[in-house]
Amino acid sequence: MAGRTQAERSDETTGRLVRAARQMFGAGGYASTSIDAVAAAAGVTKGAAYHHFGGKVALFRAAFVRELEEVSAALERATGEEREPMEALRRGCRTFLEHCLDPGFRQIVLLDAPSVLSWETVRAIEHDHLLRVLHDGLRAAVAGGQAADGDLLVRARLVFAALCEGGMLLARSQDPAADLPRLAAEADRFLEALRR
Amino acid sequence: MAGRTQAERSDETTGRLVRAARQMFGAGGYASTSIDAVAAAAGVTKGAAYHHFGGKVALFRAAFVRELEEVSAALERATGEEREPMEALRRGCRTFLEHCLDPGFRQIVLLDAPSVLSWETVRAIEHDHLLRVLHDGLRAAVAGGQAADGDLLVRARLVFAALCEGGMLLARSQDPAADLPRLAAEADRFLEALRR
DNA sequence: GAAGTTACGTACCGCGAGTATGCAAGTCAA
DNA sequence: TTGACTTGCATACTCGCGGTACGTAACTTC
Repeated sequence: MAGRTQAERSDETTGRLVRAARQMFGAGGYASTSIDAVAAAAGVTKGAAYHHFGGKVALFRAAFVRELEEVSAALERATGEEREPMEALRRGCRTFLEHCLDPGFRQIVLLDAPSVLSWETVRAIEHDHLLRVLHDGLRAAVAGGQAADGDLLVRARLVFAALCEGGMLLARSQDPAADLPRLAAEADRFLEALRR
Repeated sequence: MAGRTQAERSDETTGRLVRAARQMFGAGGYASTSIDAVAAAAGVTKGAAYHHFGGKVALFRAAFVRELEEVSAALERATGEEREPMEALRRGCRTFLEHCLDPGFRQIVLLDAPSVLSWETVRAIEHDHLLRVLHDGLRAAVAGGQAADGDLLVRARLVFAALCEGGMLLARSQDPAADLPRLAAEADRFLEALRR
C-alpha cells in the first residue's frame, strides 16, 4: 500500500472506522461496544481511532451523522419531484417510517443518540438533515394556505417525535409491511390536523 | 440502630439507594454516575447496592419506575375529578409538560431510559403508569363521540411521544412559564386533530 | 535527502462494574 | 437461652475498557 497520499490514507481509515462504528454500535448498542472492537472490525487498532477521533463519543457522533445523511438522501429522492406540499410531506413521512425498519438506524439514532450526545446536539444535527426539510414542507403548506399558521418549528419537532415513535412501533410489528399503511394513516391524521 | 427487623433494615436501605439513584442519575446521567457514588450518597457501600439490586441497570430501573410513579400520581391528582374526557386529556397533557421541567425526570425518563433499558421495557413500564391513562382517556373521548375511532393505543403512543418532545422543548426555553401555554396550545392542536 | 509532519501501532494507567468472602445482626427451633 | 441458620452489608479483589504516552514508519516540504 505504498505511494498513497496522506489524505487518501486518512480518508480510507476514517471511512472504514465510521462504517465499522455504524455496524457495531448499531448491532450491539453504544455501551456494550468497545473501541477496540470497532477498530478491529475496521482492520486497524485503537490508536488509529484516537488519532482521527477525539474519543468514543466523537466516533459515535460520526456514525450518527452518517446515518442522518443517508435518511436525508432517501427523503430527498422520495420528495424531490413532488410539487404539492402536503403530498410531499406524506411521502416523506412514509419514507422515514420505512427507514426505521433498519435496526442499526433505530439503535443509533432513536435509542442511543439522545443519551450519548446531548439532546441539544442531537436536535441540532437532526435539524440540519431532517427537521429543516420538514420545516420547509410545513412552511410551503402554510404559504399555500393548506396548513394553519403557528410555531412551525415547534410543530415540526412534535410531528418528528411522533414519527420516531411510529418507526419504533413499526419495527416491533410482526408484519411491518401490513402495518406500515396503518401507521402512515395515523401519521396522516396528525398532518391533517394541521390543515384547520 | 439495634432491635430493628430485617424487613425494616432492607426497606430503609433500598429506599435510600433508590432516592440517591434518582438524585445522582438525574443530575449526572447514567453513564457518568458510578455505583460507588450512588451508594455513598445513600450512606452505604457498593455491597449493599449489589445485595438488593442485580446491578447498575436494575438500580437505574428502580429509579426509573419511581419517577413514573410520581408522574402518575400527579396526573391522577390533576385529572381525577374531571368528568369531561377531552378536558381531562388537556389537563393531563399540561400536567405532564409541567413535570418535564424537572431536570432529573428528563434525564432519567426521557434521555437515558430508552438506551439503558430496552425500548420494549421502557414502553411496558410506561404503559402501566402513563399510557394506560392516556389510552383510557382517548377511549372515553371516542365513546362520547368526541374523537375519531382508530388504533387508539398507537395513537396514544404517538401523542405521548409528541408530549415528551414538547417537554424537552419547554425545558430548553428561557421562559418556561411563558412558553408553557404556547406548547400546550400546540399539544391541544394534536388532540383536536383526533376529534374529526 | 534531511527536517518536519502525519498516520498509525503498542504498551501502559486508572476508573469503575462486578465478584468473593467475611462478619455482624436478625430469625427460628428446641 | 442458646445454638444453627439466614439475611444485610462491608471490604478486598479482579478485569475489561476508555484514555494517554510514546515509538515508528509513511508521507510532505524545502
